[in-house]
Amino acid sequence: MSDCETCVVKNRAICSALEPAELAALGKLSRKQIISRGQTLVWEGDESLVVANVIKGVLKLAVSATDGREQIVGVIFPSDFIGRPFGKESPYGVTALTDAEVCVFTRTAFDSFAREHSDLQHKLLQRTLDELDRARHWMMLLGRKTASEKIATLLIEISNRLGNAGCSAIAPFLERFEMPMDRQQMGDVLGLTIETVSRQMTKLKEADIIALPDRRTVVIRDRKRLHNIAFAA
Amino acid sequence: MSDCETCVVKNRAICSALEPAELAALGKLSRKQIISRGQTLVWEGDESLVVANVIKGVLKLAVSATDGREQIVGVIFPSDFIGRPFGKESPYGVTALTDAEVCVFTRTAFDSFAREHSDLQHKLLQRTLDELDRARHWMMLLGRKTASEKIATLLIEISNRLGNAGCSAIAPFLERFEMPMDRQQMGDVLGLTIETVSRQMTKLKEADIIALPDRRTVVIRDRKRLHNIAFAA
DNA sequence: CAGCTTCGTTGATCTAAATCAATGCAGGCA
DNA sequence: TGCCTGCATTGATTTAGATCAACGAAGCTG
Repeated sequence: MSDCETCVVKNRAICSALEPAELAALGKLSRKQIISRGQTLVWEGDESLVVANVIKGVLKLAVSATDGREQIVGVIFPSDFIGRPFGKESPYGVTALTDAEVCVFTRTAFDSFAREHSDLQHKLLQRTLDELDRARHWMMLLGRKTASEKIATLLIEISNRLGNAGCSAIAPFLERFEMPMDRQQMGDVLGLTIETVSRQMTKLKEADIIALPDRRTVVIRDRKRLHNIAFAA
Repeated sequence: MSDCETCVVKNRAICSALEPAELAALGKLSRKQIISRGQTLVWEGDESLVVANVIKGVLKLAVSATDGREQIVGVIFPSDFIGRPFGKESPYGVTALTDAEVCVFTRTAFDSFAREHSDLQHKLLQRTLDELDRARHWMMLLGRKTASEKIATLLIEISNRLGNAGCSAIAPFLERFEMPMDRQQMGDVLGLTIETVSRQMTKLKEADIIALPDRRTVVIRDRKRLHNIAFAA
């Protein structure tokens, strides 16, 4: 079981819907789990046995074809919820992009708890609706945007999500951050190859829109121009 | 208000979660609305004023860029739910692909009803989770599939959805159906141009995998081969 | 039924991004 | 200190699909 009182995401995760007594009850059903970069928590197509809240780290949701082509269909940050509650198999794999820490429930235990706590279910519905909106806007990116628009959009999105994840109302986004994924994974999110990702990144660097102090860190030097590229404004 | 008792989708729409008395109460909040092909029910970015159940017809959810590029992010069939409950603006436009009939609620009225009826909310959650899975698999298509895989997948998907929509447990899918969209709209679903859609369709026709008796109707003559193309098996 | 208009097909050409192929470069390890 | 090993970058070439441009066929309308 987990100690929910001291949990760093308790105010942002779906748990925030619960009263202290309920929270304690839910906490008894959970256990903390450490996952290291590259490790996969759930395999695509497997029976959906667990759901979880992310406490720390970044994870990917991925779908792959028989021939190995992969598409990352979601990137999961702290306080986000993972898993497919209410039956069925997991329609995508979940694997850690960075070392991570999650708060895991067995799906069946979580399901019955959620059925009895309609505030929790409401929060879950809101989150799922938000995820659906995000997924659908990403469909626009995948279907209709050019490589440079895709890269610019990704950089803005990651900087925003990492900024908010820090919980600070102060920093809505970050001008300097660590990419939680390598070039191949960026390609898998954007529907591009590693070479195209690399070329677009150096193009942005040469235009002085971003700086790349090392392979993982990104500095946004001109957010406005980056935004214009991302949204063809 | 609508007469839910005689509604053709009452067993498949989210309303099926409700007891007769509750159903009657919900019915009082709704009104039937006829929409003709091409008419748009909700504009992208507008405040989310209504939600609805689809009774008849097919509608699209679309996101567009400032320069007119459009991506269809969802295709909605009878018994499906439309709209963004619980606040915010509508993140995509909803417009009819065929003449349609919907059962409309003002969003605020629906929201408060749903908050008091946790079975309804549960059903809505299940549906939203299913939609999210569908959207994410479509992301795989948009990001990683070739034009011929895309077309084959679309034909299978539409034939399945139209088959189930007919409510008949008899026909899981249809071997002959009317495409509820034109070539441009097929392109907008798949992230392709109209010309590429057309060429891929004639390629499938020439390989005797499908027949095209007229511009709207499709006959699947070799589902197995079509499936192999769609899923690179 | 002639003349629009809308939609789909087909062909020629172009180009963005994929693919193929080195090369560079930092960190770990002997 | 020098050699792997795993990424990332860069360059050359190819190609799937876009773009540009007719053309054809079906449905309306006066």
